[in-house]
Amino acid sequence: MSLFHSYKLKRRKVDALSSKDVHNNHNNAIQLHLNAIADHPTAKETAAALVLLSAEQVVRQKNNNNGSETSSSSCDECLDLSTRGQRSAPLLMGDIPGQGDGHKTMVWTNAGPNGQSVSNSSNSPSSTSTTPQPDSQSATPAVVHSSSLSSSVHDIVECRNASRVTSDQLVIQTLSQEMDSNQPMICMICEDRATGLHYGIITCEGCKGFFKRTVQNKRVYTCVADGQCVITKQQRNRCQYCRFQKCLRQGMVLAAVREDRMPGGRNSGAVYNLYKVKYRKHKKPINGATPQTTASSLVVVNNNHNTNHMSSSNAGILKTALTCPRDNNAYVNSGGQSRAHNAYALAVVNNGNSGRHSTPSTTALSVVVTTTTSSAPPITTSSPIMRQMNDLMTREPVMTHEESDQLLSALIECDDFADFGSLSSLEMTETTTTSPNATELSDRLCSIGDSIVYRLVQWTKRLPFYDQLPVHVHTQLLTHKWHELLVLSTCAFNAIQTTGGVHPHDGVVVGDTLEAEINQSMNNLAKNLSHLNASSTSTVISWQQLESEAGSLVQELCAVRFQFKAICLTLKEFVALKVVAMTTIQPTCDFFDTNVVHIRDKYLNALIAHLSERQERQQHDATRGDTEATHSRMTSLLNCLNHVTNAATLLLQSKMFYVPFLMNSNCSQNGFSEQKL
Amino acid sequence: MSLFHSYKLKRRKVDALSSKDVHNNHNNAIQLHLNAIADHPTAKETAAALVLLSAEQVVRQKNNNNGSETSSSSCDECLDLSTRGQRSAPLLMGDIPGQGDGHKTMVWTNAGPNGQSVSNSSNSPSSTSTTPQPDSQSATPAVVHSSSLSSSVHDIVECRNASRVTSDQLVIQTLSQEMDSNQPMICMICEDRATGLHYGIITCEGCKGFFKRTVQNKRVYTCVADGQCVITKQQRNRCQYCRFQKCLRQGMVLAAVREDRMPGGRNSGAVYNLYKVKYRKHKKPINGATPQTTASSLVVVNNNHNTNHMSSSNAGILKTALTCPRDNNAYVNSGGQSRAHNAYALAVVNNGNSGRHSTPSTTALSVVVTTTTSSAPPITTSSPIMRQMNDLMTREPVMTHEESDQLLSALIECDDFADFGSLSSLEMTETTTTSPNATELSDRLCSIGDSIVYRLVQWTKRLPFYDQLPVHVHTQLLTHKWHELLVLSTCAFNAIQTTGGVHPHDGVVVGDTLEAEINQSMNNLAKNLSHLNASSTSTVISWQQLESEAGSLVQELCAVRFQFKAICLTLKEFVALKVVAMTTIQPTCDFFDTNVVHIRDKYLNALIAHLSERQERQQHDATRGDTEATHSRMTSLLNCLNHVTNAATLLLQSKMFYVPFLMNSNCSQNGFSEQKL
DNA sequence: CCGGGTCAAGGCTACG
DNA sequence: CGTAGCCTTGACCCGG
Ligand SMILES: [Zn+2]
Ligand SMILES: [Zn+2]
Ligand SMILES: [Zn+2]
Ligand SMILES: [Zn+2]
Repeated sequence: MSLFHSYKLKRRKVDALSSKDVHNNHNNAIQLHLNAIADHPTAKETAAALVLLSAEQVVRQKNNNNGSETSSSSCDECLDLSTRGQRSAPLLMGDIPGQGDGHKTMVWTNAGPNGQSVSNSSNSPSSTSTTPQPDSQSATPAVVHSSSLSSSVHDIVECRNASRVTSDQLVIQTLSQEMDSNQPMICMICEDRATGLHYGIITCEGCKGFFKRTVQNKRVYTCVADGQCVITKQQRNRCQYCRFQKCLRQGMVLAAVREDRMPGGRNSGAVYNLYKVKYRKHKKPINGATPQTTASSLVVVNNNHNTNHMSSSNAGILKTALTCPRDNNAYVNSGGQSRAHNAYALAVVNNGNSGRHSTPSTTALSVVVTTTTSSAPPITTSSPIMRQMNDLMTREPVMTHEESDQLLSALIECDDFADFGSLSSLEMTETTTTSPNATELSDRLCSIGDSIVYRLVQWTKRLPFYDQLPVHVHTQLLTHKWHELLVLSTCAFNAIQTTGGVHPHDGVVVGDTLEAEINQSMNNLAKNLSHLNASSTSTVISWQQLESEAGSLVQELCAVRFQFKAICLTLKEFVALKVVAMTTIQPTCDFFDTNVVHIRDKYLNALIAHLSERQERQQHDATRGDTEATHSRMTSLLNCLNHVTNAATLLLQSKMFYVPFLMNSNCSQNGFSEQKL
Repeated sequence: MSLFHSYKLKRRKVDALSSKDVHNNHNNAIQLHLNAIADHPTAKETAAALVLLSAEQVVRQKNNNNGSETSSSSCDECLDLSTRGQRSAPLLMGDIPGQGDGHKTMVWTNAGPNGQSVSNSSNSPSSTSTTPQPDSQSATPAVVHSSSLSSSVHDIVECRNASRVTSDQLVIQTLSQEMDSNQPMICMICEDRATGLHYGIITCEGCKGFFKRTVQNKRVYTCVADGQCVITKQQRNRCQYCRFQKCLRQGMVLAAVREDRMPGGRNSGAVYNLYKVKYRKHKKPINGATPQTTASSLVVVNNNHNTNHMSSSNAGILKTALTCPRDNNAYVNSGGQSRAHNAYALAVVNNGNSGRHSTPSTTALSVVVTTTTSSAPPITTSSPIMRQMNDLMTREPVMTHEESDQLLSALIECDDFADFGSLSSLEMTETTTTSPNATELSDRLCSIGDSIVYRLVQWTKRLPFYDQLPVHVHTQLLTHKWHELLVLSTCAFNAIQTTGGVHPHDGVVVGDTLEAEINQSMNNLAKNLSHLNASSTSTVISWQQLESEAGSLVQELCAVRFQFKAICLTLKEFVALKVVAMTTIQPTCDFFDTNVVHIRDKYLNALIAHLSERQERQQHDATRGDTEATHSRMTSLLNCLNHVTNAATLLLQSKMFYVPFLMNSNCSQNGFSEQKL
């Protein structure tokens, strides 16, 4: 029974180890790559929010289109920031089992509610695993879940008795079983006897050491087969590539391998548990949607000290971006009994450096934010960017139309436009190193969070001006601008889908007025949240709660999107704005680089030239000067950018990073509802 | 290129885990050994006294025989009381790498500032890694003390500018910096960030745990180098031996590691403050040797509540025997500015259970003694031992000459006669677990203190009647009798060297009258003390000081030695007296064991039989009855024992445990003066 | 606050 | 040379 079979079909190893250009003291390519990813707070916080939701999701079975082909190509380009375009020379070890071996089954099966795969192929050669396991009900609770239940069976059972209590109990029992010392733990990679948690998951000593060596020595592997090698205790040494892929897939945390090699101690919980799920009681005086008078709200506490303004000196702490704290939540929180509760706060509380926020604020959905805001100031019409635009506009255009067209086309080329368009786009393609193709919702949500980071890094690496900036500057730019880029991308994508040439598909918000759009977006959000919480016994989150918590954010995001729609934002404008948004930095910031300003000026000029040319084309019969119309368009665009910045700041404060996705797309039509078989 | 290459070559693990005989709850062989050592107050107080001197010794650099092979052998014999004669099969971690495998280089190289083993042959195949590390030197002045200055470098610097002020200022700055709350505390062992007081000193979590594990598991380490390994945060894991040595040197208290492993609560302050060094002003009205009118005297304050009559309930408190609180003096005292002074009191003040003696008496060298006296009462001719001897003598001898000869020969066999004969004998052979091969004077002094305990334990273990007494009784006997055994051994050794067949060698006191001997002994003491203080800027200690402080003790010791010489003490008499001295206990003492009395009687009888036989041999022509002469000899011997007891009590009170060594031998001819390179 | 323990880090070193 | 079993380590937590 190859449980992890089709699962790893298209996984690619993205470690880029053969880099030769040294940008900092740690001159290894993969390190830079990892740093670049890790330094980005997106994954950390986005994953937090998403995982927050997924924590309430019981594992479900879903057979969606497994393994799209697009993922592999994106993986191939998943190089690090410093080795872009340079293919890594992989190391081979041992022979490679042929692809067309006996494992043909495409039935994708989960490995149990823990993500713990317990199928020793040698143990149970009997059935085709579709037989329901009676012992899952009859045996002693402690032992039941230690048996090798394939998750598909498990899920079927779950679906049959839809009682949350049952499934929750299953989860809890399984967790306790993992904790139970009577039953030996089983490695999530090779199904060998596990020795505990290693780098985030339960593994054996071998897989632990293998992962450590791979990361420490920056090994790069390749699979001589098709990357579907089965990893078992007996076969695990046959294909390093597939083994490491499985390690990443299962959620082993690269950042948990220490760069300083200092032994002992504990890694910061942020490495694994960026999004520790904590429960707290809260009073709900009015709300009658929840039957209980007191309901515990699920609050994700971010213990990271540097949430937004990351100190670039310690890049290691930022490696946490790659973590996929999926099941860690259940593992970390005290017992998991709160899973049975049905009122959930959606806020991510940052227990950052400004003190004791272990007791979050009184209302369930209010957010205690200690995160320093982004460097983008509240916009005014006299903002520096406006003045700068005016400066640029008043000058003679320094760029020809051809040049600008080339620049912007290159940007479009390197921009995966749908990157942040919707949850589905994030989910369907697998580009992250940690969570591709995950079938569990939690995995998929983690994958989304990772995708945000990953795609931003990828985008950065593909940028034409990538080589003109040091890696640390790129890291800083992403660190400080990720939220703006996220808001810009999501809103622009949706807007362009609606208004642009792209035909709108399901889930795209279409509305005539901003109020209607806000309403629809709130509906989307509520529906998606309720879908996400469908498996729980709780009813949907009350509208009041949602409105009070996310209302202003949704409004702001909708306003941005509406504005984009209103001005009929184009692709070229979008990509130019994206670069401009990222490169808009204060001269006082610590990573200020004149090259950043030059790049920004260049793309501002390109945008102006582009607008000017377009104006020229569209209005070649008009007598009115192009300059004025161009100036007006530029003002609109930059005004949109200011709105983006505002919304992004709000998003950062609210920490409900899923809102841009959930309000834009309809999860029920994006695979969220098909999961129940 | 393997940086840790030759380092691990000789790495030995001497964990003795294979003990099979269980005597108490802690059935580990080596553990008992350590307990037996630790329970003995000798090392504790002797080390204290010696360390008192060494506290004034600036650390010196010396390259004596580095890494002698005897250390490992002595370690092999470091058995515990319960596994006597049974060679411990040390559990070696892995096999012992042969000296002649592929790693031939004996150049010990650091592994880089991280202590990171970079022996990945693919990374840096270039150099042989003997390059010094520059980053350990370039630090801001504030960081100087926290930077990982190798102590050798540090010491060399100290030695070069002989100004005490310089070194003192260094110490003071370090101390004040540690006390300063603004500055994070710095581990006194490895200079890592400290987390508070642990086992008596400010340490980091790592050193805390290391010390705890070492003591708890009775680990025994060896240094593959010369015992001078630098302990820094990055390098602390390279040499466990040197790390533990530094722990002991810096004053970490073995007794603070609880044997019952009971967490929580607070250790009694007495555990830590056994040897608090306090400074007090004292007037020096006449003495002109010291330039200052007021000179502070360095007094070691013993806050232990049970100095002599140790409560056997808590044997852990005696574990401090292994502590070597050298630099602790400078640390504990308030500021350390007194180091700049040059008049040193040599007294150890016991602030014991009888109240507030925190302000010692007015004169510098007078001693406030609250220690309960030894169980030996002031001798009278009607002392119990005399009466018992009379009882034994009046009875018919219960032992044949052959039996007695066998018993006493066995005692001689198991007695390392020169154990306490001189400093050199203590120093030249290395048998302690903590301080072999030490090259610094302080280490050697600590080694002497440890040797006293260690050799007593060894002697006890070799005793023929060892198996007839429980371990705890042995511990108690040593606890209560160590000082007598010390005085007896030192005085008898010197006496037998002079009068017996042993030819007198250098340093042995030879004099015709007791006064002459006292004079010579005082001269020896003064000279040795001045030698010990040679590296300081202070002049030799004034004779007046010395005489008032140690005069009576020296007189008493000399009287004992003179008496031994007068009666021409023999080896057999000595070993018999040693056993008798140890086994002379009060019936009211809490560890009273009738077996002890039986043993004592047996050896008293053996002594009588031996004397009777000798009398018979020597005076076979005399008509006078052997009994009377034997009785007279016995009386003399027991009288000597009483003198020993008196002198030992005085020694215990004065706590100048080094006096027996320094007055008997000439340090300048025992290696003390060769240390200056 | 400082004892204790915990358990995932890294290290070491056979083994193939 | 990589693997993996075993060991040491230390940041974190608990408890009196
Ligand atoms: Zn495994
Ligand atoms: Zn493979
Ligand atoms: Zn330390
Ligand atoms: Zn060493």
